[in-house]
Amino acid sequence: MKPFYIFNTLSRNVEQFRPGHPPTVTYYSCGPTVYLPQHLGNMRAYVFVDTLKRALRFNGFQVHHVMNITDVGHMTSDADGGEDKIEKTARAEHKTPQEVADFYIAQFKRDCARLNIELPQPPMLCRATDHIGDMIDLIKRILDRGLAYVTPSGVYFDVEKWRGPSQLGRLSRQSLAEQDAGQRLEHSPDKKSPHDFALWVLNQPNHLMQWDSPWGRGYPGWHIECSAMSMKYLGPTLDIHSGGLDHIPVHHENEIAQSEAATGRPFVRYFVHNAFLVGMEGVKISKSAGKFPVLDDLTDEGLNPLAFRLLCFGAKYRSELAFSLEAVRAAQRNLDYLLEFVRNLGGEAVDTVDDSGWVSAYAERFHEAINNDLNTPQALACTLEMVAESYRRRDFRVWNTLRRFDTLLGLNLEQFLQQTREAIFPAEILRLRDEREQARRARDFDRADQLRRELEARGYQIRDSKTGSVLMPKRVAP
RNA sequence: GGCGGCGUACCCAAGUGGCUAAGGGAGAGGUCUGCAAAACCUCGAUGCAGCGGUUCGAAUCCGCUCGCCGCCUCCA
Repeated sequence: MKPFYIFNTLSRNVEQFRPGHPPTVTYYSCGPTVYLPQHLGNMRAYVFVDTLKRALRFNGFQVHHVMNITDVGHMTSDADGGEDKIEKTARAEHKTPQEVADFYIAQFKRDCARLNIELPQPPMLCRATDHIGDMIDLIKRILDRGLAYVTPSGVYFDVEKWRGPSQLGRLSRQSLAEQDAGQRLEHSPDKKSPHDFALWVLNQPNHLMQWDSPWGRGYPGWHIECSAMSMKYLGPTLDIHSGGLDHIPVHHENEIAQSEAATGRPFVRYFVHNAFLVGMEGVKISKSAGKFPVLDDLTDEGLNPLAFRLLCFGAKYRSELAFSLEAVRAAQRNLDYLLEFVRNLGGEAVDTVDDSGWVSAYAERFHEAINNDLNTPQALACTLEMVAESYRRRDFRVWNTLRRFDTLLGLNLEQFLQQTREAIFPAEILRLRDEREQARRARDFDRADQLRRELEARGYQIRDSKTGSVLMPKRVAP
């Protein structure tokens, strides 16, 4: 078994991955906040989560994955620090917060499905509002240990008491004193230290979403949901916790603090953070200025959602990826190339033959790339090169390896192969095909070309070869 | 003010001390083809923002300069 290496933000190093209880891996990833559509930058993060999960399985691990859905905004303590975003949307759209959340959750799930991102099943895909009780219990435990205190404006985590100030900042490598230098917000006078953060917020009567608690009516603080839900389903110590780079300095720092304060045990073994999708400003597909593109913008352009998935593989998860329509189109070309190859396999008895010997070198390379901190660009290059060599050799005995690659890439190649084999064309289309064949045989090429254009207008493509004409749906998915 | 990151061909991007700097897109030429498509072949950075340094050897390490960005406040 090959060792799997991953960059751990805790050590700022690529480390060999060793879960606490192999082959089980407990994995918690930060999920969506559902008051707006998830834009493509968000979706890149979920493609990354999915890829990490697949990579772990590729290596024989059994992944227990939990993802949260934040359906309550996390406001901190500032009196006028802002409105809960879900509530804001709810007011704007004249809906209840629940309705807003449900709407965007459905959209999120749909987009994930289109990108072939496998989400956990409930309860492992968990909503914050379903776990208020768990959060309250966790806060109680922190209070019992004397590491939090109750004030009129809320329950705060006591950073000073928790093993001293130097502990906070471990992830961001920024001491509290350094953070102070640029403080821009006013702090609640109830806080003992400006770094203390809210576990439970009280006396904010304007908020629509409120729950009873031992300390009074209010709502949970910003970070507590992740601690409560992750530990509820996965235990006090997680093997992996992932999220966006932006979460390092505050959210994850505080999560560590409050979780370890409650349990006295290490919270996370491997923190993994993904970089952003950037360069969206110049992209014309934005429906309005300042609005980030969403998956629908790509499908509107006739692009396959899986092309976006493939685009994500073009850069390492820890590198920013410059987004543009041109880049997605390039990815679409790669996707077409692979699908075309699979289509060509359709006629062969690919499932029943062993792969050729030369293929194993690619399998080796692929696995190594993946295990090297998820080097998807190299894994992708390896895949494309293998296909090219297959064409060159006219030796198509590579399907078992390719399909194995696809358990990682998630491009649905197997499903595509089945569809290709089972493709059923409407009688009308077959009639046009036959008519065109007759025209070709009669060397009436004007008529043949006209019929081809007609087929294309109906979404079908025809390709001539020595062995005959092949009919197929146009490749770009709607 | 602090912390962190980035700058590799027209575009996306891997590579972080040592074979000819992956791969893809776009482009050029060619093979095949009634046409088209697909596929295949060939070409493409003597150079990795700039300057200096360390080293037998650097895109890769160090320093400075220029440019860009993220975070410290909701944010993947």
